[in-house]
Amino acid sequence: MKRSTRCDYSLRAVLELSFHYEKKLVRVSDLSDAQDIPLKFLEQIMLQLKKSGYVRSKKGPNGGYSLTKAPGDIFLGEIIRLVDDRLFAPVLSEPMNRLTTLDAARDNFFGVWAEVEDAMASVLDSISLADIQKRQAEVLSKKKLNMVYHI
Amino acid sequence: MKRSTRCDYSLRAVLELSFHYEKKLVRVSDLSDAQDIPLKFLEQIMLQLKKSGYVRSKKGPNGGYSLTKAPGDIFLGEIIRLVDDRLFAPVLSEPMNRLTTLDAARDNFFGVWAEVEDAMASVLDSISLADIQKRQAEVLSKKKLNMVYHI
DNA sequence: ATATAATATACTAAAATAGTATGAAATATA
DNA sequence: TATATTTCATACTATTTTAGTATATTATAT
Repeated sequence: MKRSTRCDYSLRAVLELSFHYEKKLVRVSDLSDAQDIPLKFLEQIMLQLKKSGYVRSKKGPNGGYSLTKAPGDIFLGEIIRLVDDRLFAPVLSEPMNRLTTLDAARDNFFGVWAEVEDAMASVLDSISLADIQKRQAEVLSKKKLNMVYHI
Repeated sequence: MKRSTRCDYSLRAVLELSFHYEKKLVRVSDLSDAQDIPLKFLEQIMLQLKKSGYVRSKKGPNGGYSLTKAPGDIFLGEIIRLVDDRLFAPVLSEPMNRLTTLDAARDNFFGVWAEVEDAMASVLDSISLADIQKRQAEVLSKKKLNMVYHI
């Protein structure tokens, strides 16, 4: 059970955008540089983010992307579901239809997977981009502290 | 984030073995039939399970596999970690060495992934094979009830 | 007009995963 | 002791998924 690089890239791109929230638009090439993400791959991701309304865009010179919501209102779970479809999916993505519910009896682990997904959701749906920013700030201040001790 | 079929197969194989705990050995071919798992694929999985001590085996006629521990003492998380390495791994599996911890500051999401893995662990390390058996029994009894109502 | 930057789509490459094939080693039983 | 049965070991192939690239179009600021 691995997360995809696409998932990592998406989150990092959106986080990078959040650093520039309420400022001017950010070019894909800048996001790509800042977060070390292959440009053309990121372009595709940005289109997907736009299609589902997380970012807006402007073409041409001084164009770029920006978030449509405040960093405090975008949660990691949303982005991951957008990009990866589910937080925790079965191998061949069975839609949650009647047939699979009937088959659930045969699948002895059916309920377990749901519990796992819920557990993941309880983490990922409670952490916003703003929270990540805060955490990052804390890590950095701790680092400074360490440096003082090490002088 | 998908679970692998190998993970599903492993759990189902071990569960099937748990149904025969304290009885005679079970052949791989029987496990394969009962759980509808490709035989040669399952053989490989069984070897891995043996190597790490979850099952014992006997070759030749009347040979087969059996669990080394009681179903109540084998938890899903153990099996999954064995088969998939981690409950929730990064894309390119970085070992948890000093370098990655230093890089953690750069990776703004580092802590998040750890939290997610913990959340998954709290589910998967608390459910044993015996628990799955119990759940299964409950599902079946509910089904019977439904059938009565439907007459 | 021109340069810039997003949009769209199709393609290729690489990696991971799933599954198969072949044969050797051990052992029960006749 | 011969035979059938079963695990053990390893190497291989095929499939699918994921990652990444290429090319060309559309919109817009200057």
